[in-house]
Amino acid sequence: MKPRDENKINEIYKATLNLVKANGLSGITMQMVAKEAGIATGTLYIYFKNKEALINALFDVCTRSSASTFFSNYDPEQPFKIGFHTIWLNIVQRRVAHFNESIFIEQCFHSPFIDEESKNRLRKMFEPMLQLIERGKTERLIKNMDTVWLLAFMIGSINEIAKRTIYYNIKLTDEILEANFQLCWDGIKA
Amino acid sequence: MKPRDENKINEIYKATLNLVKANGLSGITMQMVAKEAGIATGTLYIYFKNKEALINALFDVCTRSSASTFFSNYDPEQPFKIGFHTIWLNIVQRRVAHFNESIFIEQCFHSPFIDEESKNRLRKMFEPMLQLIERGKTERLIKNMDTVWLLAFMIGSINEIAKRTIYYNIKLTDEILEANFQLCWDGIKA
DNA sequence: CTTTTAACTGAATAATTATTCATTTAATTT
DNA sequence: AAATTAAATGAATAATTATTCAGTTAAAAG
Repeated sequence: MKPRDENKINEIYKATLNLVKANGLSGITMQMVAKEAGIATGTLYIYFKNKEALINALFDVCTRSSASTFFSNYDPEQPFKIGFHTIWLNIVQRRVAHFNESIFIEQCFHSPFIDEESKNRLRKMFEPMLQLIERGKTERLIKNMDTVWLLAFMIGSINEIAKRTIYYNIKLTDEILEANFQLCWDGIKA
Repeated sequence: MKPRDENKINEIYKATLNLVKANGLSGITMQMVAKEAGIATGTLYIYFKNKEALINALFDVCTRSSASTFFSNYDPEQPFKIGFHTIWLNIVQRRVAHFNESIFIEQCFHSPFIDEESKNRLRKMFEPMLQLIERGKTERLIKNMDTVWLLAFMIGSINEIAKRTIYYNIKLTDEILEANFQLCWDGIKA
């Protein structure tokens, strides 16, 4: 028997992300995805039951892989600010390096394809971040505000940094990154 | 002759915004829009040439009306911080009160319906804000950073405040608003 | 090297959705 | 109050897009 070319799944994912970035979730068809991935439309259906399954699987892959990079190199033993900085930087860099993915996740959040459960799974992935913020409050290093706002503040500004970096085609130097981190830090610090 | 019911256009707009919030731009059909607006599908085509025209017209209306509220009560003669606070509050409140609209604009930004020119028009609407930021830098009240980042910081965090307010069904009290403003202000201040 | 089996193809079909149009309704004019 | 005209309707049609499937190809097993 002929085995599946498992790499093909990645090609399909890549194609979908590229097309969604360019045309939105509303602007893609299975034919476009197949063509962009360099395969026949029928082949798509060997790997995915239907369009909804493709979108859901990709959403799952995107959230898992991005969440895992968010906390790479993060050591909870380190001082609070070091940990916060590590995660902040990880998220910014992931959002910029995988901008397609960021837009895809954003669009999926308001789409009929993704169910509440998957959305909640995504929210859960920020768990370690929530704990870090609680710790920062306990250590009196950051403002004593409801965590939801501290997180919104951090994530919101990061999202917008990524968008502008890509839209205006800016090269993110260490200097720019540090200056942006400073904005966030000065905001949350006690 | 029978005159057009000009209010119908607003019904169509409202219906579209509600449906896009619930299902995304990819999840709406002209039949759904008509039904939600309480009219026949054919009637939609009396008011809009086609789907693309509807989306474009709505995008235009949304950007214009939201931009105008952003700068209401804003008096450039007032001290910098007052002006900044006014605009900050205007944007947050608009985003929350017209959450549909915010999601629609966000989704349109990555869709084949909206052309580059319309996107640029939207960017231009923040012009008064850019000027205010320049002024803040001149007066040495805020950090001397490229305006693109200061604006990203402000807008990004506002967007996320609005999303969480709606998703978690939070009542935005003056206290919460002020605490969130403080986060932003502490971030940008010199 | 033949057989087997599953991947792969892309045109054909099914399903969905945009758009039209013959007909009906209701405001205005005369 | 009859005539006129454009709005409104919604089923019918056109266009698009998802999905299938009969036929083809290529890897693995024997």
